[in-house]
Amino acid sequence: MLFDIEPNSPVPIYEQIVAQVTFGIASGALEVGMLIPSVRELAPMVLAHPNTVARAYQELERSGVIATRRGKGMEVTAAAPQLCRAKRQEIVRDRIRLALREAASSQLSPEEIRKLVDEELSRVNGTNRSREKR
Amino acid sequence: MLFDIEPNSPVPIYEQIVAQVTFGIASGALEVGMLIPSVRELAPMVLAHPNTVARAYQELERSGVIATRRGKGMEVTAAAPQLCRAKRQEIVRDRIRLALREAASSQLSPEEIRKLVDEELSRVNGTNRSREKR
Amino acid sequence: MLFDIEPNSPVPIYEQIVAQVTFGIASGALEVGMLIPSVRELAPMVLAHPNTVARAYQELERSGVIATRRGKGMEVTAAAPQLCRAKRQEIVRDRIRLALREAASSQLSPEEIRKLVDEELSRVNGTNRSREKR
Amino acid sequence: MLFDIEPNSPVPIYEQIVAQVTFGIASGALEVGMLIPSVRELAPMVLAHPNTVARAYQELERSGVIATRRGKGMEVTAAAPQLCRAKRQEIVRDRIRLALREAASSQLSPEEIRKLVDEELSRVNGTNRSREKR
DNA sequence: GTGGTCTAGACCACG
DNA sequence: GTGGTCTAGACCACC
Repeated sequence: MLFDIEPNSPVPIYEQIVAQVTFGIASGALEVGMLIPSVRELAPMVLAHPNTVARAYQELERSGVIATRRGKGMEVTAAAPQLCRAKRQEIVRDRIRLALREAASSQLSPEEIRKLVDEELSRVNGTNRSREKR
Repeated sequence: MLFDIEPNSPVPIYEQIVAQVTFGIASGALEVGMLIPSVRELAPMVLAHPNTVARAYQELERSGVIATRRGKGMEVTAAAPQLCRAKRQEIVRDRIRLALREAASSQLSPEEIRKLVDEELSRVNGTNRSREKR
Repeated sequence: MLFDIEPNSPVPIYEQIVAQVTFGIASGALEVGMLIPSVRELAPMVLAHPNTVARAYQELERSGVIATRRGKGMEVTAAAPQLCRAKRQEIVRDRIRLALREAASSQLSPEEIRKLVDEELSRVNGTNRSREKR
Repeated sequence: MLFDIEPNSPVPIYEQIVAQVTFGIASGALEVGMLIPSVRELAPMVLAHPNTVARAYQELERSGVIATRRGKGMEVTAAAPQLCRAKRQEIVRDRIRLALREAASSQLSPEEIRKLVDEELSRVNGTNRSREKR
């Protein structure tokens, strides 16, 4: 399970962590009952402070997606996959919508926007493909 | 000239104002030599404090896009259109790229992402079209 | 009588005008009983707004250096030369003191400061000489 | 590291803070990688509001002299010493030049100006010496 | 009327 | 604890 964090995004890091865990559960990379990486394990992986990770986990726990197993760690709940699949769609769609609303407000023509979108879309797909090869 | 500000975006309001003015100059809605709305005029239009607007203007001045006419207001510089057209492309592209990178990291399939993008794209275009009809 | 105004100085323009008139009286360029340039005459000479000039004159009148001759203009008072010679010394000395205090706080060595001062001193003298030749 | 701020100067306090930090880096009092005083620490030291200090730091960050260490403070960048040594010279020279230009425009003779300068120069040097003795 | 500066204090994100 | 953002409102310089 990779965590793709964008430090220069205006989106707070703890929210990005929440999103990444949500994506992991939605995609099945993190399965029900599985222990997710501990705060101390994840912090260096995402180049963040342990407190920042802890805050993300706290939020995930509050929304019922993970639960504390005392002395063991945090575990993916049974209800998580369903919650996370819906949430994933919502997060991705919202972010895309905001970006496109801004693009529309820039007075670039629909054609230019479409061109930009296509360029970036093939770029991320390209990136994914090359990653899959490794 | 409309100012499209998203108060719930993680992007700071003053940066959104910077972007909107940049878009206005890039699109020609704000012309060289023209006085842009005063701090006190714009603040209620974007539902922000005059100081927040002033900070945005300060940043635009620093980048050479507008210049202070003492006692009169802020004027669009001759160099602004060129600077702003480049900057517009950069802002829009960056925002789209971030949204699509996140989408890619969500493990949604390229097809699903494309579908979401198309839905949102037609939605903003639709919004524009309906605006134009009014 | 020349008016040497520095628009990029942090010193307000109206204070610079006050200083320049003071200097003119101290040096004898503006004599007792002489009418000084009207607000409307001076404004374009110093590239300032008439109100700014008016404010400077108001301040000079308050300090007894010039007086209104109704229907004629502003006149240099009998008491002015003495007042202005003292004031000139004070203005010049204060400005030099502030600049040198800042230089001292920069941790440049006294030798370096002395060198900077000498360079600038010969520059302004050189400037004056070339002006005198015209 | 002392911060020498002149509240009655026409130079804005935040610019004076920028200058003082620049001087500190140029002189080596603030070293690369070192955390500079926090906004909340410096504010009472210079008798200014934390926001005024923050504005100065923001400007220093913009010019690449300091960088934010999230949650820790502001750090002197590797590029800073070179930038600041050049900037220091420029700041000091500009301020001296403006003071001497004004002196020249006062019609005081070069000899009188030189005398004033020497008096003030020995005064600040004297101040420094007496400080060093303490 | 304009923008520029400063003080003041709130809240947030992050460590 | 740190800096970043925002609101709020004062005063100033200039037009």
